[in-house]
Amino acid sequence: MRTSMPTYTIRDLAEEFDITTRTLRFYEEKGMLSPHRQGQLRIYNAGDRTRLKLILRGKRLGLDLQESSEIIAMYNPGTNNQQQLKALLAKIEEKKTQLVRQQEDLDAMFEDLKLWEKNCNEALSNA
Amino acid sequence: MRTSMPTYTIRDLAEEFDITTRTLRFYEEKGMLSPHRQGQLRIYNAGDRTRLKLILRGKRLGLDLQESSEIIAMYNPGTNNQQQLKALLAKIEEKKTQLVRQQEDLDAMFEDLKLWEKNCNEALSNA
DNA sequence: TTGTTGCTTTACGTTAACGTAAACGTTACT
DNA sequence: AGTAACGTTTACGTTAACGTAAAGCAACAA
Repeated sequence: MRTSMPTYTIRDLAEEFDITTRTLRFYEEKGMLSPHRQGQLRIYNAGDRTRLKLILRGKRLGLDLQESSEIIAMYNPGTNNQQQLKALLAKIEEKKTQLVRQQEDLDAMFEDLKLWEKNCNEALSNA
Repeated sequence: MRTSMPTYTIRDLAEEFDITTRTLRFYEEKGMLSPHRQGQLRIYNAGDRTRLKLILRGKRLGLDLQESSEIIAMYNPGTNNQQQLKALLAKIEEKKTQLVRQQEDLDAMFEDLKLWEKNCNEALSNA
């Protein structure tokens, strides 16, 4: 029974995630994606798509591609020696610290925005 | 009674916020800071310091300097005509949408990291 | 007086993350 | 056969956010 996993063309992914095909090829150049080839054409599978999602999520959080790569590496089962696991844990801690900071920044900015929204609306209704 | 507000040298701020003096001059070039001059030297006041904090907060959230400038502009009382207020409100909404997205991304990444931390620790304790 | 330290301006260099264009190969109509 | 739509590689261009080096002034220390 051939369970046929879904595949995607470069255009499929570009449109789904609203990026350009150039971007996808660029990520590949950087070794972050390695789609299968069918002749010359790139064929992306579910794993590629997931990796792309993680890259883009990282981007929205302000990570650079190198950092995203590190995070994504955590999703792979390859790591099983002590040294690497400990290094990984350290990285995780670092990221978490950074993310906590980001949470605080987000909260603060939200508060500010709400306040100014209120002020703007009041200024408008008094006109 | 001369209430003497605190002032800062370029080095004070650079050290406090762990950035370089070049960065501070760069922000000034971009019109984001306008420290008073005492002869040739830059003297920063509390307002300058606050603006810097906002810039850096924006950076941590992945905003570019232009976007940070817009946010910071909201903190100024200058805006009082209808057109501008409405434009401002639109921008605020846009930012809020973006920040909500960021919240979701943060939550997702936190979950992933917690999971992997657990996995790593288990892998280590079974060794 | 001769550093040393810290500020200044001016200006060219650098890196990341793509954009954009050229030149070319498939398949798919018509 | 022509051409349009999509893909490919190769390669140079671009922008943001600083880095870095050169050259100089000001004050204070030895």
